[in-house]
Amino acid sequence: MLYSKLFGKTNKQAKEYDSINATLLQKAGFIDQVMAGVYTYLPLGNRVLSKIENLIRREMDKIASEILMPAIVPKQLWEKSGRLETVDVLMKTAPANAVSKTKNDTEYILSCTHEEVVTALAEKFNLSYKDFPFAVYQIQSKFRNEPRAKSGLLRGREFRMKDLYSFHTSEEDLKKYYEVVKESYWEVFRKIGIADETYVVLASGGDFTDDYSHEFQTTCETGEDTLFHIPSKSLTFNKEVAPSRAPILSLTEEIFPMSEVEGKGIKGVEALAKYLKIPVEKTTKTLIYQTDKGEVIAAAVRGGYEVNEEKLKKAAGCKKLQLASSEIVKKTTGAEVGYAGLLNLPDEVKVVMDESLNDRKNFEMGANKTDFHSVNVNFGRDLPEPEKYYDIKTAKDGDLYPETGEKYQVFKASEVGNIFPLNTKYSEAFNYYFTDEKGEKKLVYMGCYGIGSSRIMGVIAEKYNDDRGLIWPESVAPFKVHLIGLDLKEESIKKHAFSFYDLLQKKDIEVLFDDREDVSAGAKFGDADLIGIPFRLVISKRTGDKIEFKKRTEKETQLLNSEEIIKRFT
RNA sequence: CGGGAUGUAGUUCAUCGGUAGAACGCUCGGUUCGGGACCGAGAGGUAGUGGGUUCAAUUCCCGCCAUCCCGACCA
Repeated sequence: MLYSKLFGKTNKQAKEYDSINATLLQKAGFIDQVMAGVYTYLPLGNRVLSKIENLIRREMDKIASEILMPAIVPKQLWEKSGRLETVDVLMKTAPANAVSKTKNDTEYILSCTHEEVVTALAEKFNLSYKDFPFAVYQIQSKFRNEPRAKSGLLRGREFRMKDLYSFHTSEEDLKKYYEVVKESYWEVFRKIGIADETYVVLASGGDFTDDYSHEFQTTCETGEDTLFHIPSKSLTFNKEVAPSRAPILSLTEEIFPMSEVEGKGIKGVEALAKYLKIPVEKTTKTLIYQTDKGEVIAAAVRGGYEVNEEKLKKAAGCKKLQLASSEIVKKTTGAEVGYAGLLNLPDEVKVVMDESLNDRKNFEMGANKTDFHSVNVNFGRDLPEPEKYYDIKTAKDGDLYPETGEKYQVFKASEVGNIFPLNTKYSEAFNYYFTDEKGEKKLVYMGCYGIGSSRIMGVIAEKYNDDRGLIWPESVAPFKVHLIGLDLKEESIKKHAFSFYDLLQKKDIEVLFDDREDVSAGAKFGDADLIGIPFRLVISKRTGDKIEFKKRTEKETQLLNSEEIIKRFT
């Protein structure tokens, strides 16, 4: 490719964004923003995206068949699964022109994932046990109405994804294939070059499953997920599900008499701790919840922690819960919201205490009296020890893994892939049965598996760069070499450069040739560094009949002849 | 969805109650040519949008839209 013919240009004064990928990919001319979270992939960006997707495709073809489903689909499919109601990022088309004579104002769903379509599809063809197992995948643009698109390609409203769906006659077979996909994903990440910094992470199954799901997370400062890692067990949890034990506090102090302190209008543990002149760890956060069963729950965690509602649901044995209304809080505690504690609660209130409350003395707690806090509360004397402590807090940096007592390693990451056992969720919704050997009808087991190809492009940009620009791994670089021609107004040099360019192409070495004649050397070098192609070659009057060779990651250059160069790339 | 900010040339920004200016980019001419050169000339704007205040609004006020940032959310 001749640089002079390449659509798109570098723009070194383009805006700086919060994320490196948004800034550099736009400065270097890989993408162009059309609206928040929606981008055009320019030739350079499109080539990277294609490379990533082709690497994915090559691995997926070993375990599934590629298909292409539509992006717009009828609402009925989503009504059938019930997700029309539950997926709040779902986008739909709306009639743009209501006065058209041939108006068709039916609304369609802009797909964010394809469980519905693929289940309905499979049901048309594969109904005999002999057809199973099978799997199909596609690589396609997806739509999600993110409340807040951000960080360039890391969180878009239209993005690229590979999604794979598998179908099985039993849960065991699904589990077997699940492991096959896991290994296949590892191979993809190895090929792309991010496997070393990628973790399989236990995460919430969300709507899809009550079990953990598995996410593939690549370490990345700009990433939105926080991982809790235990090296000795090779275990990694997403923050949303990480089991946690709070670090132990010192217990050497003597016990003081309990009293009530007025703290009018003081909200939040930070302000309270400051007001009472006690460490935050000595405060107690008590939240009043109501459950789907009509129960009222008082959930308490050590100050500085947040209540994790998923964990609380499990501890309380309920499917749904929400923060209680201010009326219920008042009825339950006798105080306005903000002064709840565990002292003197009505008997019918179910108390769930986090283990972080355990090893404390002389702690604070809401007094269940508007504007008042109890201080120097102690278990045994003022408050009975619970039969059981739970883990209902969101883990934070410094916490321990309860099973081994080890301190978690905590780091940020971005989710590049995920796999869910769907089991029979969708086959039930769609009445998708197969007939087994005995002629009996049974529900199909399904799994779904995604890789975010455009997000991977963003993550790579985020991880591989320096103060001069991008540094693409060879596997996904838009071109393998960046050939720079200087002094091209001199006929002999121009000839040399073009014939070497032809030779590279003949040898199938992907080359971007900066053939611009009216651009200074410095500008060309700057562009090459910004674009980040792994190898730079220079032909100029200074190189004579040889060619200068330099890696993007290194400073040193070498003068080589064309055979030596070709050898390096074949 | 809550909080904050912004919207002016292709881009990044400046300016101002009396209808706009720089830098970069672009075009032409010339000099340069190994780390983002220089000189000269030139093209390019209904100031996001709708309303209000005013003799006069790009400027002040309000609504809407859009973008960015923080937070909530994230099947």
